[in-house]
Order: sequence, then structure tokens, then C-alpha cells
Amino acid sequence: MLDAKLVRTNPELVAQNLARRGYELDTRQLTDLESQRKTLQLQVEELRSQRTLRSKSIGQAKAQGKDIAPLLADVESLGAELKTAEAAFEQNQQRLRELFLGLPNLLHESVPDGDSEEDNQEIRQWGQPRTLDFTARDHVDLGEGVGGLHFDRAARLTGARFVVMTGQLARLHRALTQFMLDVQTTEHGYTEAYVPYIVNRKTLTGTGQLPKFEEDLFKLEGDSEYFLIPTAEVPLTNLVADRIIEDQDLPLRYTAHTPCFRSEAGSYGRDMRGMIRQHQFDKVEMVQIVRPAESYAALETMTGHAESILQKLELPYRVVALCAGDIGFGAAKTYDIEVWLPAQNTYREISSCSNCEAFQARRMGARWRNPETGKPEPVHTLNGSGLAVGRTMVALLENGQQADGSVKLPPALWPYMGSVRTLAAP
RNA sequence: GGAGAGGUGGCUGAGUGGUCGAAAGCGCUCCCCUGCUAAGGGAGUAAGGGUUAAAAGCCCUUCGAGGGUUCGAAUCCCUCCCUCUCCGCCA
Repeated sequence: MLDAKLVRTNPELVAQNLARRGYELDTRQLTDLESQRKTLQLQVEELRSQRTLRSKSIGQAKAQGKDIAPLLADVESLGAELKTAEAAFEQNQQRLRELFLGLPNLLHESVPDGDSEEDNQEIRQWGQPRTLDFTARDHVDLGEGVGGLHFDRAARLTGARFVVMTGQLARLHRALTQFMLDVQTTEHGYTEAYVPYIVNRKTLTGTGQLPKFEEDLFKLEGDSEYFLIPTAEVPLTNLVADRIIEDQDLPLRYTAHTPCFRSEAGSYGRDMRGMIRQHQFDKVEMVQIVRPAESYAALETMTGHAESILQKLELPYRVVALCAGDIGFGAAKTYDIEVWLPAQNTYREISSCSNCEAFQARRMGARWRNPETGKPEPVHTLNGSGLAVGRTMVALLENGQQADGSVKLPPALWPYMGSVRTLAAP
């Protein structure tokens, strides 16, 4: 959510910034609602003030044994008047709330212009893609050869966009999550968390998935309004919802390994082959809660934390700054990390690190006590994948492949794989 | 699932339908006092919002959430959520 005061006092500036995303802010509607709000709020508060004043005088008169009948007659019409005013105000508030909850975050000035993926800006590359003296196989073929990747079985169990892993690939998947968690907790100072995979509407509104992106979520049947998490960002970030954090407790760094569930509505036909785009995938997530002045430095270090996983796994990648048109709803700035996939002969997203500034904090009511002002102020929140486990497996298989279809594993994983250093046909 | 108890400020914990945003204690901040420490004395200390260019001041809201009764609700009524204890069931 944007700062209401800023939007109110400077709608043109806000509109200009949002226009970079291709979002058109109806400033006319906004200022209309706002001036309405002002009138209605003043009216309601004045009526309430009157009511309190008179009620008190009734109390006093009663205590002194005076006749209260004339006083009662005096307030008679107040109640009805207040009720109508409150109803109008509440309606106005509702509309403003809906409008505000639908506004995306303001972009940081360093975000490059552009409408789509094409315009994202490459920041740096790491590692050299191998030149193969044979035709690269993709992870589906490699998984089949090495054994343990079963899309057909998953399709029968559930449907499209699911996978079953068995044997050494299931183990590799587990090894990867353990490895990632170990690095984030022991080397980068994150506190490991175990969190619910099912959350309520308020929580998803806090991080910005709701109300706008409900169709991307899996919703549970039942009396409670529950959703499967699309990312651990949701429970982890909401850990600080409705809290005031003391300065000395910042920054907070949380990590968690969770499955993520996404309906992938609107991506029919995209990445249908393989594990790239699934309804269920595992991810190790990083979340940071920081002082506002430190959030951009934190974005750089957090991106580095994601990169270090790829470096240890010896996977070539590049970092891109998302352009204005490609950046997510709640983010002010985002770096995507894209890993090299030989079979696709291109880089594909494997991590996304975002600074949401105060956008989520305002929605959640997450604040810190600024020692300079002594007042509670919204914190800044960041989140990043560290990393998406399924896509990391894809990258490991494809980048480690040998001419005979076996797959060499990087030394960083050896301790997690027992004695296995190469995945070969069983 | 059954029976009971309870949800009040950073924490503990009082609270009568009216002057209660709420006693008291702890914690915290500032000041005083003692050579230091320990102890003691005094003052202050919730959040959100509006009005304002901003502040001061003033006003509104908030005692788990939402409704209701009333001139007036932390206090009375209804519904829901959550926590605790006992019983049952259970990974």
C-alpha cells in the first residue's frame, strides 16, 4: 500500500511513477473520493463529538438528581443523523480502501524503463557456459536416462504440471534444500523458520497477493477461508505483521524451506515440458526486515546470498534488473537471477530478489521504533529466493551432463549425497 | 468432539453502564540524591486517523473480531475467532 498522505497531496507525482509500469492511475476519481472523504469524516467526527459531550452532560445531570428529560429530547435526532453520516463515510472508506489495495508499489528511480522482459537490464554475469561437443539434452531426457523423474505418474496422481521424483533424484532434491538452508543459516545469518503452508486472507493481503491476484492461488474448501502459500515470502514476511520492532532487533533475517503452490492461471501452454513451471515446487526463501535507510544495501547483499548458492553449485548465471513493465506488484526494485540452461541455450529465472520498501509493511502494520523520532514507522521488507529447488535441479542436470547421459554433481553437494558424485543410469 | 475458564497498554494485572484510554506493579526515558555500586525520591511513558504547509493545540477511533441494546458500553446481549485446563480421539 502506498502512503495515503503522499497519494493525497501529490497525486500527479504518483501517477507519473505508476505510469512507468503501464499502470494508469485515475487521479480524477482519486481526488473526488478524497475530497468526499474529508467532508464525510469531518461530519462524522463532529457528530460523534456532540454525542459524547451531551451524553456526559446527561450523566452529570443524573448524578445531581436533575431532570434529564429535556436533555434526552435534545439528543434524540443525533443518533439517526450520525448513523446516516457513518454509513456514507463507511462506503467512501470502502471504495478508497479497494482503490489503495489495488495500487502497485512506486518504482525506485534506478529501475530501468521498459514494457517487458526484453527490456530488462543485465547487471553482471558469472561463470562460463560449457561448450558441449555433443547435443545438449534437456532435464526431462536426462532425468529419464538417469532414472527417477516421472511426469506421467504425477499426471495420473493429480494432473498436469506435477512431478514425481524417486531414487537418486529425490535424494538430490532433498540434498539441495538442505544445502541451501545450511548456507543461508550458517554463512548469511538467516534464522531458519518452519511455517504454515496454509494461510488466511489477511496474511495474503499483507504481502500483496490479495485482493488482486486471487486467481493465482489455490484456495481450500471449507468453513475457513484458507489458501495454499504461493511462496514462503507470505508467512515469513507476515511474521512481523501488527508488531512494533525495537531498533536494536533490526535487521531480521528469516529463511524457510517450503513447498509453493501456484495455479499458473494465464500461463496455459507455457513451459509445459519438464519441471520449469509446476503447480507445486519447493523453494528456500530469504526474507529481511530492515530499517528503511538500509533496504537498498540489503537488496544487494541478499542478491549476493542467492548468487553464492549458484557459485557453490558452479552454475553459470547472470543478474538482471527488472524493467518498469516487468516488475512485480509489491516491489520497488527487483533483481532476477537467471541460470544458464544449455538445452534451452538461454538463461532462465531461478531467483527473484525484491525490495518492497514500506509497501508490505503498511499493509501488514509492521513498524519499528525510529530512535530519532521515537515514533513507530513502517519497516522495509525484502524477499528473495535462495533458491527455487526444482529449477536448480534442472540447471544441475543440464549443466552437469556428460556425453553418455550421466550427470556430474558439484563438490558442494557431495557431503549431502553420500558417496554419489555422478548420477548415472542405474 | 464434550465440559469449563479466559482474551484489557511493551509485560503482569484491576475495572462500578456515565467524568475510563483505562488503577496498581514491572519495564523504559528524563531529572534529583548518594564518592562508585546497591537502594531511594520526582516526572513522563499506547497505537491509528483527522484538522494544518508543518507543528502546537483540538477532535475522532481502538479494551480479541463483528453485530445489537442504550442518550452513553471495556462493562449488558448475540455470533465468530483465539488461548488455557480437564475428558475423548489422534500423527
